[in-house]
Amino acid sequence: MKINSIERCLKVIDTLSHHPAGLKLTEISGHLDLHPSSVHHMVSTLLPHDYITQDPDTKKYSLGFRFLEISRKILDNLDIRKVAHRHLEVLRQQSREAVHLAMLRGDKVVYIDKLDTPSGLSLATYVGFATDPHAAAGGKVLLAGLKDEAVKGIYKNRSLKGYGKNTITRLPALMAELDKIRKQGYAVDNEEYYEGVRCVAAPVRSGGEVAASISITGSIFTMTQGRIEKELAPRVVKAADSVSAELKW
Amino acid sequence: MKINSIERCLKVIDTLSHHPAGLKLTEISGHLDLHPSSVHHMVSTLLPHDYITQDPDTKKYSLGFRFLEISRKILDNLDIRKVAHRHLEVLRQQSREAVHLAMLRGDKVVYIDKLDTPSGLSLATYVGFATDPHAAAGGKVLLAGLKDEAVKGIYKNRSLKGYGKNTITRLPALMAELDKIRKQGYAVDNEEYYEGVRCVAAPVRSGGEVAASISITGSIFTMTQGRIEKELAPRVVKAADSVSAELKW
DNA sequence: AAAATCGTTTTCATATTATGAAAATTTATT
DNA sequence: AATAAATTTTCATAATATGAAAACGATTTT
Repeated sequence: MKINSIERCLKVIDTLSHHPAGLKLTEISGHLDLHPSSVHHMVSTLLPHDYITQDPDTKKYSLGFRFLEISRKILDNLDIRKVAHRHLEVLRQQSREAVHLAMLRGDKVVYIDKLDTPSGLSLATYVGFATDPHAAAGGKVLLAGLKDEAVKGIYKNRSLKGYGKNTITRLPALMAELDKIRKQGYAVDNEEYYEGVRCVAAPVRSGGEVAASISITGSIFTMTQGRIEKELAPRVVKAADSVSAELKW
Repeated sequence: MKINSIERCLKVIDTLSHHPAGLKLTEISGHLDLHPSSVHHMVSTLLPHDYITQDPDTKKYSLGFRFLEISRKILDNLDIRKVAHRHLEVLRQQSREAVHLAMLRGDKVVYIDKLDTPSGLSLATYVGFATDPHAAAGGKVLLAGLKDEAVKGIYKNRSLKGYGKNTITRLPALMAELDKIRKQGYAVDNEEYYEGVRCVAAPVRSGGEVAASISITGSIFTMTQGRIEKELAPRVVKAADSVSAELKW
């Protein structure tokens, strides 16, 4: 069943989209054969959300910048994988480790791109693999991009399942960890998901918001804490920043 | 009087905009505490108009291309943007810094064009980004184009939120700053929005009124106070004047 | 493979609320 | 300054959005 008031509202938006110079209230109502006050109810609903704007002098309404905001997000997410792939290749070459690109999908972290180590040693992850975000560096970076309340919302009816020996299983500890990640700009996973595996990840931003994460994953023997700090973290941050920079019109 | 069903609908769109990978029906209804069938009514109204799309396999809903269509129209019809773009390119080349074009929409400053530094270092701004005008050079220039009463009107029921360490947070100080800007013809932002970032902006006039602002933004290391005064301010003023001259009215 | 569970979609009675007439207010014109 | 026109608000009522429930479909479990 369609909702009539929404359909009428879309008609108003459509009409405005055909009149770049803007229309006055009565002009809109005239075009659509609607009562002026009905149109007024609609525009005053849309106005505060920036879907339309009103010229204070002429009183004319035209489409607002909310559309630009939304469109940019759509576009960014269309080519984020494309843009990132090249950077993942470089990162894999530099680090000689496996690299992943992940996004938050509902309350799971989903890997949307993966490159194995040049040596061919393979991890159990795959493109499309979805898991709990709190247990992996790539997921923690994505959680760190959310507001605290949003994170708490995700774990409201769910416990923090343990995967590896160091998995963060208490919510307060997770919140503290996310704060740390926000400050240092990257996340580390020290045998939190797989035993014997470490991981470092950084956020890809799109329009200020964290849209994806890039991570480097490898064994605790090649990925020492020192190497992560000095070499890999800066590299993964740089790669993520480069992708962020490319995601623009 | 606001229309409730439209507000709910906007909430659905907003939720989807924060979930680029898409959400299933129950995920949307869960997020918003709405009945699944209510959400279904809404999405089936939006679907045929391409405001949202549904992945046939996963059943997930995400935002549709109608937004891109509308945005394209909005941008195409901003001829101030067309005219300015070429000048922004020159300015970017000359300054080797990021440049922005901004306009006042309601009580926010909105960025309608952006060019990153030739080096690729990126800022968190984007086309469509909206923020408080008092905290950025581009915004202050726009406020300076208003009458004092209009500025006071904007901040009547709102405090001057602090963003960076030097953000102007008191109204009298802002009014004094705007007077200074009116006299010198350009505005400077010295770590008022982002820490470590300076910015210089000049007004684009159309029919005598300030219609937009052009700004140069960069780190405090490359944008020294001396360089801003001697080199960048004259450059940004010149670029803005050129655009003003080209805008037919 | 069958059963059961979970998610989606449709239907429909009813309570909600969007609607538009009219009044009040603001803005433009004479 | 007076008048006209358009915008905005208010409010009673008719219209319809809402959500419960049922039907349908898909996916998972036994």
